[in-house]
Amino acid sequence: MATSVPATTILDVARVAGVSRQTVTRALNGLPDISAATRERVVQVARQLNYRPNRAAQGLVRGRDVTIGLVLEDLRNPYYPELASALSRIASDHGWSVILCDIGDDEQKSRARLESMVQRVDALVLTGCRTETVGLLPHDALRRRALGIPIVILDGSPDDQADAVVEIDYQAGVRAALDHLTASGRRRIAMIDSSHIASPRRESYRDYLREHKLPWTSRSEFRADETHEGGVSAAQELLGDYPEADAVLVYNDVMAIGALKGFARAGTAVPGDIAVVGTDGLDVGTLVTPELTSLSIDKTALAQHAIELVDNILSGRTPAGSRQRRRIGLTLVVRESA
Amino acid sequence: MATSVPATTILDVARVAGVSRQTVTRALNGLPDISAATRERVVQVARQLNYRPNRAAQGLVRGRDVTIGLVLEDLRNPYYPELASALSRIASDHGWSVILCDIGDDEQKSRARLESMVQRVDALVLTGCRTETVGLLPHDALRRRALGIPIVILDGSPDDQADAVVEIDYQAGVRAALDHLTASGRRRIAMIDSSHIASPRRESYRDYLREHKLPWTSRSEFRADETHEGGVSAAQELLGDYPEADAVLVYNDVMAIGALKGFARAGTAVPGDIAVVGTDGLDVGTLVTPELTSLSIDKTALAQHAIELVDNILSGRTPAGSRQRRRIGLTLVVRESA
DNA sequence: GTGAAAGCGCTAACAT
DNA sequence: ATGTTAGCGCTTTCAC
Repeated sequence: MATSVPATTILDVARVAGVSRQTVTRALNGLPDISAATRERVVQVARQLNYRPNRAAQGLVRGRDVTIGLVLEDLRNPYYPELASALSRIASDHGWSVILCDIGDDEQKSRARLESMVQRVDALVLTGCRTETVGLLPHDALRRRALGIPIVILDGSPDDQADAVVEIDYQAGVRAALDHLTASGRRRIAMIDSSHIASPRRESYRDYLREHKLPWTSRSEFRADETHEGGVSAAQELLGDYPEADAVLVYNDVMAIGALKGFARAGTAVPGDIAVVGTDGLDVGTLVTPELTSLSIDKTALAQHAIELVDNILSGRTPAGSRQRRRIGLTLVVRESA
Repeated sequence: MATSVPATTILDVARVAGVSRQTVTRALNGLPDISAATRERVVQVARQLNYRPNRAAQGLVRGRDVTIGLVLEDLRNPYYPELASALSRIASDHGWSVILCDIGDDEQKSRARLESMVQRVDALVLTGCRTETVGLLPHDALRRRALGIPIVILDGSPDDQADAVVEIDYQAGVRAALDHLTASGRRRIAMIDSSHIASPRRESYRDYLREHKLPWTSRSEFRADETHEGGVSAAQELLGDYPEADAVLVYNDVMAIGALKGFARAGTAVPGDIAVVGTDGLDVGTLVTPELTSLSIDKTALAQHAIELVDNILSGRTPAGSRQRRRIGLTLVVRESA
């Protein structure tokens, strides 16, 4: 934030201490070629004046650094911290840093947050953001401005308006999950999907059931809020509408854990009465009882791709305007719930 | 990271496009007073040369901004995301940004990460970091350098080597938790503590038992790793060594959730056979069954304090060298486990 | 509509 | 041991 009163600069310190600006630099940065007495005096003055070095000026003279902005919906949703952790570590291995933008659900605040962040980063990584999020980005920074900062979308669709997109190949994953379920004798497999979007996961689920001639009715599918509570109530609904179900595939782990709770409340045994498979492969899946079997997304790989894609763009290795697209697969992590 | 090949600057663009640097600025920033044709040509050239504006230079001319570095042990531990989320939002309301530093457990990498981060922030907020973390901070940036960047420690002890510390008042919290347990008739109350440190929470626990003439033996206390697995095995131990226990207070929520799992595995009912109270008040406590009763830390308040403390220092409102100390209390959140 | 000049706050290189 | 000069890349005046 721009401070209204001009901040103390190195020249102020120099003036008050009665030395040159260079001497101040030497004193404050622990450089040699300065007497202990002078150093001490300068430090005192700096303290008194509450001098703080201006990072921009330092950065300008020291050379370029890269900062990427990670935009996500809500860090309290356990998917994001895993991703953020991976991204932050990998970025740091490249000597880059990551600024966090937890946009939250207040649209006005989201805009403001994005706007101020855009000023401070060299690239944007959006994850799990609803498509609208791109629309929230300040016009003048990304559209009016001829040269926008590069945008990478994680878990996006190939059509997304971004310089690069990492897609997640749910189809093969869903098949692996359903193979696992049928191999253990499950046949009446339900699905709890997001009520927000019609996920490709559901298409794959239907295809699989059809191909394998497994029972499917309109009552096989449930849609709920992408939250823990959504999962709880979906499980209750499922128990009412499709009581014969012996397995259920869930849109994400948070909902799946909710479903676990819903079943537990109803006295339905998991995996005894019904098997549950989540999606995301979150660590929290190991905290609950039974531990959640899940289609796991490799967040480290996702983060790795994000960094590479950004690097390609910033370095110019990828010609501007070329829309990079990548995909990563899912791995079925079998724990206790299925 | 400093790029080896000097990056394209606005002057390069100007030269190639055959205009002045001013015209380039105008073209690229969508300013008026430029013909459409010129703008177009400049934009083309900029694209071709893969021009990226230098943020440091922009920042220098635009004025100061504040970036704070949030240092934490592992974002995948669910306590940190809640804190990070709060901090990031509040910082953003101040127009500040937050750089994440997930130090991890590799000491060498931790050092490197901290070192590069220190160069880019105006203040450091450390949370849940073991005391050693401060020692990991690069000497030349914080010690050798006469004027260190301000450090705020969250959930620290008043003796910590920091410019500001927010303490958490566990004592009153522990009392509230134990009051709750005794009020519901529990008398043989165990405690699972961290094996890493001797927490003040344990002191308070002992004091309470003594004052209230509740049974206490050396078998009442267990120490375990501050992880989920630590909680699981502590619960097993407890069942073996102190089978009469009818309640247990746990060092943190992650361990408490582990204990829940340990009890579930042993067929011990919670809260029927034994009540469980965690510490932290994490959201994940609501995901498990039974939902975890916990001594909750208000992370928003914590973050708010952090920002204020940093602001005090940076603005000079707080004289340099004055060690600011604050405390916040805990709230018992009663859910199902006790 | 375009260009030239000045300066943001700092450090590195070269004086003295 | 200290001071002087130059310049990092950009935007904001102001002149043409």
